[in-house]
Order: sequence, then C-alpha cells, then structure tokens
Amino acid sequence: MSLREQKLQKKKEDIIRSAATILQEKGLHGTTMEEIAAQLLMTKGSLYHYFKNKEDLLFQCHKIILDISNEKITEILESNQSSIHKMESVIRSHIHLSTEENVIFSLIDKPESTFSGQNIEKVVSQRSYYANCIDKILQEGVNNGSFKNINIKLSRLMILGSLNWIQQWYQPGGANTSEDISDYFVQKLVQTLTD
Amino acid sequence: MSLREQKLQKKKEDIIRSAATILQEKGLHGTTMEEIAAQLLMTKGSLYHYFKNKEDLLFQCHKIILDISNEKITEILESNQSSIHKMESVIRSHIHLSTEENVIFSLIDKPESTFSGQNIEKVVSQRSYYANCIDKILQEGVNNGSFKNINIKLSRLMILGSLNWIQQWYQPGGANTSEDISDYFVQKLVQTLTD
Amino acid sequence: MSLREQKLQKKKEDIIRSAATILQEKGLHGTTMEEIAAQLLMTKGSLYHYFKNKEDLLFQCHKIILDISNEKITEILESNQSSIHKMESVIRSHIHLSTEENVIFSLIDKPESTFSGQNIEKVVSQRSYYANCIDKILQEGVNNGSFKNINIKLSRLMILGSLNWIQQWYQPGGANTSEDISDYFVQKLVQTLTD
Amino acid sequence: MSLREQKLQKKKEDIIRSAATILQEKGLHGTTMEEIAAQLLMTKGSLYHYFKNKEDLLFQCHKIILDISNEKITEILESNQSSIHKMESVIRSHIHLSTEENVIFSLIDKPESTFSGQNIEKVVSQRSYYANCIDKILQEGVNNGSFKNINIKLSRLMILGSLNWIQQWYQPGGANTSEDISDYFVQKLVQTLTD
DNA sequence: GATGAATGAGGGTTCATTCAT
DNA sequence: CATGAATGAACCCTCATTCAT
Repeated sequence: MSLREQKLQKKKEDIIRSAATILQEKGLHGTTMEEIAAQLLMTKGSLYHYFKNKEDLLFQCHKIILDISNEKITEILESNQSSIHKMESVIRSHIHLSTEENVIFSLIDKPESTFSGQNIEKVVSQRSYYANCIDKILQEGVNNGSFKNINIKLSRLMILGSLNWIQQWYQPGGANTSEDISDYFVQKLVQTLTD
Repeated sequence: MSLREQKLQKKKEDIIRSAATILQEKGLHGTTMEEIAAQLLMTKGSLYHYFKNKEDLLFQCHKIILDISNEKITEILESNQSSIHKMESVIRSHIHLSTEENVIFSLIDKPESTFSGQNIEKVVSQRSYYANCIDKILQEGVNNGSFKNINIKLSRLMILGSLNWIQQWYQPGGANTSEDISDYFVQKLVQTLTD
Repeated sequence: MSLREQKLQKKKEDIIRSAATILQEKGLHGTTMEEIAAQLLMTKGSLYHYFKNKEDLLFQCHKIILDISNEKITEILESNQSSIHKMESVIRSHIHLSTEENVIFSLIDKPESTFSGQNIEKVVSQRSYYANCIDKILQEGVNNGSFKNINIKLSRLMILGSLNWIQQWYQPGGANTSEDISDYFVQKLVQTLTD
Repeated sequence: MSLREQKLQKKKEDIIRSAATILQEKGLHGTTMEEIAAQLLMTKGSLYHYFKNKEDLLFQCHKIILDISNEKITEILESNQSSIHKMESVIRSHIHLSTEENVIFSLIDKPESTFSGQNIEKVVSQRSYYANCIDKILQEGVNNGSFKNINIKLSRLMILGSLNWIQQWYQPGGANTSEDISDYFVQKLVQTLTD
C-alpha cells in the first residue's frame, strides 16, 4: 500500500470511528451527513470523497465493528482455554468492546431494511459468523460436559441480549465500572450454562 | 363515556397498535406518517385528527405499552406468590406481552432525544416505575432468603436486557414458540438469582 | 322575509361580525375557518351552511362593512350641512366606525388577488362609491369656495390614509380616546382643505 | 470582508429585495417560499442556504428597510435645517423610499404575531426609533415656535398614516408622479403643524 | 482534494372543503 | 341543521447528493 493509500485509509477510519459514535446515539435516520462532517471539522461535500454515499459509510462502520469482533472471537475460539474459560473471555471481550472501545454492536437491527444489494449479505454473513462462533463454543462445552441442559441457540440469544443491552444503560463514570459489570455478568451468565 | 367517545378511543388504539409495529421495525425517523396511514387505509392528514403530531403518536404508543406493563407488574408485585414465583411471573408476562401482544418495550432508547417537554418526564417516570417494581421483588427475595449473592441493579439490567432483546429475533411461527422461550428463560434467569 | 329567513340572516350577521374581528387581527391567510367557528362556539363544518366557502365569508364581511359605510356617507352627502360640516361628519363617522363599531376598512388591500369573478367588481364598485362621495363633497366645497387650492384626489387619499391607519395603532382604553382622535383629526385635516 | 462573503451578502440582498416586493403584494401568509424562489430563478430549497426559515427571511426584509429609513432620518434629525425643513425632508424621504426605492414600510402590522423571540424586540425597537426621531423634530419645532397647537403623538400618527398608505394606491407611471405627491403632501401636512 | 452552492425528492403539518350520519 | 371524520392539495423545511470552481 502506497503512502497515499495509507493516509487515505487512516482518514477513512477516523471518519468511521467518529460517525459510528453519532450513529449510535441518534440512529441512522436521525444522523445527518452534515453532523458527521461537522464533528470532524469537515464539510459535507468532503465526506463524499471517502464514501460513495451514506449507506456506504454506514456499511463501513458496521464492517469495521464486525471485523474487530470477529477477529477477537476467532482468536478465543481457537485458543487452548477450557470451554468455560472461552465463554468468559467472549463475555469479557464483548463488554470491553462495547463499553471501552465504543464498538457498537447494535447499530442496525434489520440489515435488510437498511442496506441494499451485496451489503445485506455481507453484514448478515459477518453476524452469522459471530453467532456461529458462540454456538461452537457452547457445543464444545456440551460435548466435553462443561455445559449441561442447555439449548444452544436460546442460550446464545439470552446471553447476547443481556450483553448488547448494556450500551443502552452503561454510563462511563457511572456507579458500575466496566470491570464490575464484566465480573458480574461473567459469573451469572456462565452459571446458566453450567447448571 | 359516550358512544362517540368510545369509537374515538377505539380508533386511537387501532392506530397506536398499527403504528407501534412499524415504529418498532423502522424506528422513529425511519417511519413516515404516510406509511402508518397507509397500513390503516387512511390518508396522512387523517392521522392528525387523532394525534397532535408524530411525537404525540409515538408518545401514546409508548404510554399504552407502559400502562399495560405497569398494571401487570403491579398486580404481580402485590400478589401473594413467593418471590421466586413473582420473578417467574414477571418474566413470563414480559415475554408474553412482547411476543404475543406485540407490545414493544424498546421503542425508544433515549426518551430525551425523542420527546420534548413533559413527555420526557412522563416516559422516564413510567419506566422507572417498572424498574422499581422489579427491584422491589428482588429485594423482597433477598430479605426472605430466596435470592442470594445478587446485585439487584445489575441483575435487573441483565434480565431486562435478555428479555427486551427477544423482539429482535423472535419470529412468530419460528423454531421456538413463545412458550418454549418463556420456559427456558424463566428457568435460566431465575437460576442466576437463587444461586 | 319569513321568520326562518330572518333567523338565518341574523345568524349570518353574527358570524360576519365575529369573523371580521379575527380577520382584521390575523389577516385572511392567517385566519382559519376553525378559529372563526371556535369563537362562535360552532364547528368548522357548520360555517358551510351559511357561507359557500371562505372567500364568500370574506366577501360578506367586506360587503356589510361597505354597506354601512356607504349608507352613512350617502346620508351625509345628501344632508343640508355646509361642505366643511360634511367633511367633518365624514371624518367623525369614519373614525367612529373603525374605533367603536369595529368596522374594518382595510380588510383587504388588493381585491383582485383575493376575490374571484363577480366579487372583485362588486367590492371595487362599492369602494369607488365611497371615494366618489368624498370627491363630491370636496368638489362641492371647491365650487362654493369653502375649500381652496386642493387636489381633490390627493387630498382624499391623504385623508383616507391617515384615517384607515388609525386601526393600526388605536387601542381602546389607551391614552387617546376615540373622541380625542376625532377632534384632533377633524381640526387638522379640515385645515388642509380650507387653507 | 472576503470576496466570497461579499458575494454571499450580495446574493442575500438580491433575495431580500425580490422577496420584499412579493411579500408586500401578498402578505406574509399569502406568499410561498416557492414563489419567492421562482422569481429569482432558484429552487425552494436553495433559499434555505441563505435564510434559516421564512420568518428569518421576513425579518431580514424588515431589517434592511428599517436600517435604511433610520439612517436617513438620523441624518435629517442631526442636520442644521430648520424644524420645518426637517419635517419636509422627512416626508420627502419617506415618500421617496416607498415609491422609488420600493422600500416597504408596512410589511408587517403586528410584529408580535409574526415574529418570535428576539426578532420581536428588534423590530419594535427599530420602529420606535423612527417614531422617536419624528417626535423629536416635532418637539424641537414646538420649542422654537415653528409648530403650534399640536399634539405630537397624534400628529405623528396622522402624518405617518397618510404616508404609509401611499403604497396602497401609488402606481408608477400613474396620474400622479412621486414628485407631485411629495410636493402636495409636504405642503398640506406641514400646514397642519404650523397653524 | 476541498468547498459551498444548488437541487429535488420527500416528510411533517395545516387547512379548506366535503360528506355520511 | 349540526357534527366530526376524512381528504388532498399545498406549504415549510430537511437532507442526501451532485458539481463547478
């Protein structure tokens, strides 16, 4: 990658990071290109040098988030930890990303009504990958006896629900630190798997 | 209430029910008054006979949901069941409302950026009431020894997270029936409270 | 006229009187049929029993005002007073109507852009009649030597301007009573005619 | 001021000048943003680059008019002419502005029901300034014996009424030139002050 | 590359008017 | 006669997108 391309890439990531924050706060339709530009001290028109259109920008936001998340979970899945440890790591990582790295997992609930063409499939496939990884860990645990009496799909949905919801109420500097939450959620959620 | 007023009220509720569905799917800014009207075979302008403006309609949607939910939970709180039974009832009721009655709990994440004036306070206060009821049940359980080693606030948030998330993935007629989900969630979530 | 027709006529006049007040305050486009109805404790739809449409209502307002004014000025023109006395009477009458009887002379500045069809001509012709009467009085005064060195048209426009403007600033119960204004305007305006 | 800012300012003034004409003819509520835009060969949306909303545009129209008028009258007030000469100048200037420069004095009769927030006060204060200047000239004339037996406030209202009304009937190219009107109004109106 | 001007489609809202009851 | 529901056209305003400079 040439120096120029590197700078371009760097700029794109800055924009994405900034945009993601606003998009999370105000939602897709509640956020204007002007607001995104303003926060970056750019003009509206300049955004179009970096992204084809609003959907493209949103898609890139989504992609970067899912890239990071999937990289993390892959690493965990392929590690040598016990199944229980893997689930703990997944939970901690998920909470860390959403509270500390401002990674937004629930930017868009319904890819179908937001994206068009290939973007839909890409997003859906990246999401499925994340879900699949969790399911694999759970299945692994069932196989080796760590997890008992569970419905894999429902447990995954229950866990992800409580994790994704955190961003609705988490306040940096609030009564509960990210650490506190992690400890508590890890303990309680793993408990639902181990019987 | 006169016959006319009854019909008015009935119509309002029809609109609210219909609007809530679309609002849930597409979000506040993603839903147009025209779409809401079209689904009811009305014209856009007619909606304004029943609601002052879009915010008013959204507020009424919210209110009706919270009225129902709060009525239900009050009933449970004041019943003679054991603490464990009460939590089970709350979970079952919450899931029932969101999957069967199409009651949407997470219409708006940030009342402050959606509502104006008094509406903000009303919504916030109704939400707090619901949260408070759950906290009371949890506290009761702690006091009488049913629940152990729990952080009331974090447990409440964890449980509500997994419950509210259900609407993101629940499909009527899908693999898991509302009943299945209830049974599983009741068992697993109560388990996190009883140690 | 039958009793029924009399009642109808009476009702129409009530509406007109009430409507004229609001129309003066808020202007044609600033006043809604609903507001007019509300002030009369009627519903919007009922107005359409009495008037074909908004323009019709506005036209009737205009007509009633001009009927009264023209009746008054005809009376003065045909009286046996001196020319000076006649002008004094016209000024007093005009001020009286606009301050006491709430008769609005300047409801519509440009009949052409407000009315359609025959209504335009009717309004224009009634206005011309009023102007003509004043011109006749002025001409009479010139002929009999009461008024000197005047341009009839310009004097008429000057006088009517200062009179019609009164409604822009007159406040019942304010510093200047209707009487005060009349006395002062009569004195000063007649002075411009008599040299 | 940069070249760019100059062009912006120039464009704004063009719009204001054009809008003022239509606003005078049709009134605030009778004029649409589309009409204003069309006359300038723009599209509706483009107007919003220059003005925040319709009220803002109207306010700027008003402001530019009152700025000009107040500058003129201040100049006259502070000049070395006699009181009589000053009043003559005021009248001539007022007529000149309204007939030749298309400056509209009576765009809005009731600032309170048209403007909101600070705009109300700004307009009211600018209007008061103009009225005050006239009152000062009249008072000056009373003090030095040029004007006799006058009620300053009522004389000011009478004069301004006849002057503001001119725009209701003046037709460029009509029977009376702006000059004719000025000469006649100066003579007759000053006469009402000097006894 | 960056900017600001311009556009045009679309959304929320108002309101005169109609009409069934 | 009166009412209130319903309509649809028109209006203000926003905003994603384009483009000349």
